[in-house]
Amino acid sequence: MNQLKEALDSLKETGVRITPQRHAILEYLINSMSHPTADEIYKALEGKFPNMSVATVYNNLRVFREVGLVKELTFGDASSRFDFVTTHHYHVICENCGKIVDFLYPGLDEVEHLASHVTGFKVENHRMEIYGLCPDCTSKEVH
Amino acid sequence: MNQLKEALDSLKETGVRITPQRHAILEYLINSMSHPTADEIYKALEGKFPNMSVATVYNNLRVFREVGLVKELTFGDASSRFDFVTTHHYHVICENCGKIVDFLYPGLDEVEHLASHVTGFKVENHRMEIYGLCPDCTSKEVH
DNA sequence: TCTTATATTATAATTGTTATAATTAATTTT
DNA sequence: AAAATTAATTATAACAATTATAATATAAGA
Repeated sequence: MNQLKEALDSLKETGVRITPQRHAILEYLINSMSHPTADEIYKALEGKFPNMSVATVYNNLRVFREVGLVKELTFGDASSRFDFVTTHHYHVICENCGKIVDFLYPGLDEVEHLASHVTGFKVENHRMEIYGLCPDCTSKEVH
Repeated sequence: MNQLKEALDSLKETGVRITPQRHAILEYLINSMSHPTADEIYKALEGKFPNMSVATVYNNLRVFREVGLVKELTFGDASSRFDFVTTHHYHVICENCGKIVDFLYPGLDEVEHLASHVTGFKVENHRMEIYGLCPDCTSKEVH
């Protein structure tokens, strides 16, 4: 149940070197509940690594993505967000304040199957986002 | 059944001026089956409008989005794609060649309801993309 | 510890998109 | 229909996110 240790092990297995920066980025991703952007990670680790380059954050997020530890989320807005991969879940996003809430739901297997059948694709996975107003913004809503 | 005429009418209704550029962009979007990027539209209309600025394309795509005629799609890759709004459908995307195929499926209402119930959001809509390999790429696949 | 391959840094380049200001064109008012 | 008004277009610059480059530093294995 130690996610960080497991993640580091899986890096080792794939021959990816474990550097202090990588350790810190992974740790931050695991402890963060907020789907951070690359820049947020960069700023959050500024204190610990005053010399770290933003390229390092991007490079390592790409490495983690390739290894399957991290998922890159692109919503409508400017920059990508990154999510440490745990169990399968979807995202519910507030269109007003941008808050992102995880939403567990058994995978939509039947949709994948139908899509495969109709289009002839060999379907691998899917993503879904649900948009609306969060409770805070709903109550403040102007009519 | 004339989509272009209907679209132009709905622009008129909302007080949006119909310019030759807007006409051409809309026409291109309707006839294009390819979910083009802003730049693709720009290049496609270069012959007809040698002086058109790329800003015009972006501006008008935003206008069309605000009026509800067009949907902006952001996938993992660099630039947004734009889709003329017709009936509700999802997209099946080839991870190898990038091909995008429309996939009709009755909206996942029950997922929206459950998400709303669990998170307390006032849910408005959702999006879903299905990823895999298209038939062409499946047959060429290397093992 | 030495070696070698890889990671990091600092910086520049690139790309998609948006902002600005001047010009042009569409609509409204006279 | 002409003048006035409003909005759209253009050309350009600015911006922000991301990626490429080259030099330096560091992790892991011999």
